[in-house]
Amino acid sequence: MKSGYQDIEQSNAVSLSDNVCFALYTASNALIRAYRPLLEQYDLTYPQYLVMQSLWFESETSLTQLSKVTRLDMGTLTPIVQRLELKSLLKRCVDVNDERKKVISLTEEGLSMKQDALLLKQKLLDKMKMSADDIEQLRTLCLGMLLDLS
Amino acid sequence: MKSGYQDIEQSNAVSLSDNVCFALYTASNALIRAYRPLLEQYDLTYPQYLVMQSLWFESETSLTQLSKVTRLDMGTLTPIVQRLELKSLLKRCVDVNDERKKVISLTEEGLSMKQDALLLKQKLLDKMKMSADDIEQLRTLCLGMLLDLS
DNA sequence: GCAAACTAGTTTGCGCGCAAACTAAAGGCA
DNA sequence: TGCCTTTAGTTTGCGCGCAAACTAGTTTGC
Repeated sequence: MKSGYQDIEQSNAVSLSDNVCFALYTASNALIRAYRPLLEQYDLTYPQYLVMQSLWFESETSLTQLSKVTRLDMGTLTPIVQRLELKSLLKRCVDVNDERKKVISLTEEGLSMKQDALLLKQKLLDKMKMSADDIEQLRTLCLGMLLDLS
Repeated sequence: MKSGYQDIEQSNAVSLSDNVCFALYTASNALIRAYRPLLEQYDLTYPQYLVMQSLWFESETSLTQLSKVTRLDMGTLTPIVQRLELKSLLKRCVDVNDERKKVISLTEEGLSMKQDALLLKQKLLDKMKMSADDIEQLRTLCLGMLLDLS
């Protein structure tokens, strides 16, 4: 009787840690906090780093495409991309075929960070005791939940 | 050769989803977004709901204690608790033994939400196809990573 | 060919999340 | 007692995250 077990287990939580949502929320905050000092040398926040990674993978894109890839709202992305433009890491041009669109592309400076900055993830993982298998499983479960919720 | 495998796998990510951090960050955002419509009827945000849950588990506490339990910064908590006080869900009194401290406690109104609002989690989980085992494992792995990072 | 519907992106408003600076009470300790 | 350090909580500043309202191109349907 799986559902019976589920009821007992999940309605009698006695601490916040008994909730998946809290665990996920807190781990995510902690991970971004852990990234902060590493990203500081590149003067990037984690969401900005996400956008940069998207561009390192696909060097020319649109805001809408970026929104799909990063799963961030357009209203969230606009100011992030604007800040990256101010730092001269990318440029935004109007698309000649569709003047509503913006072509977002890396500058030389933005591209030059790629090699170094992509290693940050490994640097962070190296600090953790968690096994590679557990990390991989965590990643998979998160993506599964994401699929479930969207 | 685990570490060799690790190197190959983790430095050659070709999409954002290949990163644990992105998966965690995105799943957490999605989960909080999914909570939003459920919490709307109680006029609570997710972080506010976290504080309320803490108080339902432990009806009288201090800001410092709340910060430990929720793992949120004091600078984050102060305005959250202030907003909950404005909504008359809790009250803050100066501790008579230590005038730096505030005694934070539920009002009648705050307590009366407990039964209903604690069921929200189940309501959310019911909408997901993910198995109870997977959810439990996700929770455990998140707490493991949290421990690793703190 | 043109109004209506749609799409791409921006702006606004609000609530976090957190570092850093600050206020003020409490606890050592000479 | 007076001074120094520690602790509890608040404030400020900045960057998200996102809903909602808005602007301005583009496509559709008649």
